[in-house]
Amino acid sequence: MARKILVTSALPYANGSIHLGHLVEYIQTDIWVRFQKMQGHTVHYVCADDTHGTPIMLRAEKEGITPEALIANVHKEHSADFKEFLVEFDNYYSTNAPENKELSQTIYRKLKANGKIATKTIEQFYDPVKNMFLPDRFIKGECPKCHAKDQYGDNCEVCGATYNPTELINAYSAVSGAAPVRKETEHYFFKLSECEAFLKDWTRSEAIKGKPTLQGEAANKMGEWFENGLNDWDISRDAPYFGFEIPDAPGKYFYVWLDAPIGYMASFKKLCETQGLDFDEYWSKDSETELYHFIGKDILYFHALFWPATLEFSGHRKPTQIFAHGFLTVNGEKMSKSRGTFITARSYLDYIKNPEYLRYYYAAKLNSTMEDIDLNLEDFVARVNSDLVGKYVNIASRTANILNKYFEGRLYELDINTGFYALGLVNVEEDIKQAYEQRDYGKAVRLIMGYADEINQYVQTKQPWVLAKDFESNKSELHQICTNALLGFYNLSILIKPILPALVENVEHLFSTPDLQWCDLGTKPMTPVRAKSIKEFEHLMTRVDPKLIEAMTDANKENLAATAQVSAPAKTKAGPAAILPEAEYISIDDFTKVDLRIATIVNAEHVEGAEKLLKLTLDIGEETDGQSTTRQVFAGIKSTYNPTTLIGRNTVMVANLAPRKMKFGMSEGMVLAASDERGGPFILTPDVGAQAGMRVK
RNA sequence: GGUGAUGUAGCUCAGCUGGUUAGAGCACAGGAUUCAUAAUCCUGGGGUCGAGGGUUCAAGUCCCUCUUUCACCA
Repeated sequence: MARKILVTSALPYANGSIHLGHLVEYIQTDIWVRFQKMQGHTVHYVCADDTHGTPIMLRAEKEGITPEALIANVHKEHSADFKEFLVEFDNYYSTNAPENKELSQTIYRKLKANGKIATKTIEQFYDPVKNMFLPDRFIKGECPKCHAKDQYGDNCEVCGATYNPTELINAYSAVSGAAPVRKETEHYFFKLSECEAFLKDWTRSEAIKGKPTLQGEAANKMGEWFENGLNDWDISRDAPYFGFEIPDAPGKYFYVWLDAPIGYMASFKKLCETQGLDFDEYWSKDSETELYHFIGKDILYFHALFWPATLEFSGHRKPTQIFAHGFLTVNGEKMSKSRGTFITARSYLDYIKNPEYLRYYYAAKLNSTMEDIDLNLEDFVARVNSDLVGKYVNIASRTANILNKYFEGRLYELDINTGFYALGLVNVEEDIKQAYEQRDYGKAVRLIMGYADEINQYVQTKQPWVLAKDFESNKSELHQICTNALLGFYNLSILIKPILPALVENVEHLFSTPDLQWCDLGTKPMTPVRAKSIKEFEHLMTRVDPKLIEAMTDANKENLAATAQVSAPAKTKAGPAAILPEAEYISIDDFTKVDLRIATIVNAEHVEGAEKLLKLTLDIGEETDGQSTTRQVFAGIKSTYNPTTLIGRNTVMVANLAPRKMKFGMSEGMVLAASDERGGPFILTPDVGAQAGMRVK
């Protein structure tokens, strides 16, 4: 029976580029959607940019554009990235859309009518210069435990301590540098504490028998939250805030996390308008359709508590299931800008080009749990090259030419009762289907590749190249063998189509069988085979060159300076950095002449009469007669930095630059900073752990 | 600190409700083959299944303690 299914992926924040970590989820979801569509079900896959909140507002301001312009740019960039990775949304929308505003306000009114909204006066940090309330992450200061400078308001990146922003020493606003003051304000709350009974039940429920709403691990996780007791959820923010105003509450806006999941509905609503679908059929309380949210485990809290409660008490249906996945690590470690493993979607496309390598690799690693998955770059190359090129594509490559050469590409007319070419697939087809359905793509891939092995063994034992030597007497047998192998390849292509849609489109072209569906699998007797002949064989996939991987990670290391700053404008295109002609290479010895050191900025101040300069006092761990000494450096970074925000930061300086007398005094070195027409200068920040005086090499 | 997860061959991972000498792919070694953009096939080496204790006729699989890595919470 055909199912009606609505699927979502989490909304990416419109404040940055899509990277390989994001793509785990979109690829995971896209494979599932394509699989379901191939089964003949009605599936709608929607998503959107998450566009509201303080970070977007501030970034737009910094770039001198409106938030609307910023999110329009990002929307364009995100859409292009997804499209090239073959992530096929039925609608990719924005949370800053009229449908979302209306839905958010309607839902809010219903929650209010149901007595689920309360107001409470709370005290928050306020930036007196900027005249705005500050989220915790925009307050920085000295860690109360280890006294590391420039730590965020919630925890210390150096010693790992957690605390409240009130505990920071010398707190300052990351926006203006001013000392924040505490100020009272009235906030709106969603009374989540009253939803406990409902949620306890819901998180352990099964909307469809055998399909638990949450994965076991996720339900356990939620159990922890219940033990601590649920707090009411603060859903308002004060102006200025980029978002939707709360009805009948001037100057109050919905917190971004209130309208973000409603963005799923809004995106679908837009789709309904363009395709004439019935919105209520999918969202009304008694809906019989299925609703699935794919998310990362980090936002389980929002999707398994706030979101179902919001839906329940505003008179809507709840999700059928929530699928949380783990994080991506690269080479076993967190993605790291300094190791060059913080790779954007665009950068991957620029260097590796073929998105299906990554789709395949992710599929091979994914299962239905929340475990993290690792992108091991060496393994990536080996896996793609041997599985896809060596095994799968090779089957067509080794038999298609024979069929073309001796039989003008016509496939032998097999007895459809035998389904001979299906070999052992008959036994595992159902398992493969189940594996896809349950998001255990790793298992699906193992089974599919097992079938590919079987076909290669078949060709090996039948030795068609030997038969071809005496073509006239072996004609029929040769024809059958090649046909069996090619139809096996055809079956493989159907099985792997959700993962490799573009490659399989070429296979469809090869066999002149467009739009292959699951039911085209020739595993059952009497299945009519649509494939009758093949066209001229063209190579379907080339191998990944490991050098490209290296070039990509190197390039991402080089971009470090430009991307590390939050305020750096989005790169329009992360093209490879221009490579110098060989004659201009420098030797390692040339490089080591430059003595680069980690320097702690112990003081920074304006210079009277200087337009661009700041006077920095730098500690690079030098001592004279047991007394530690510092360096004085004049740096032309006044345009981007407020001196007070620099104090305590670590950066990188050239320690052996000849001292130079300047109008304002001696400059005893130089700090490194990056800039071009896109902005800057931005000084460098070493990774956590680097200490003043360490040599950079 | 608390909680949840995780630790299986060099690498990436399978191992269902405990049951014969622990598996796959890649990598490595030897052989076969030459249709295929060196792909394919066969054979082989390689693991005290994180450590220690316990339950059991029997534990990678259950229980306890410790430990690795990751995440979440306070």
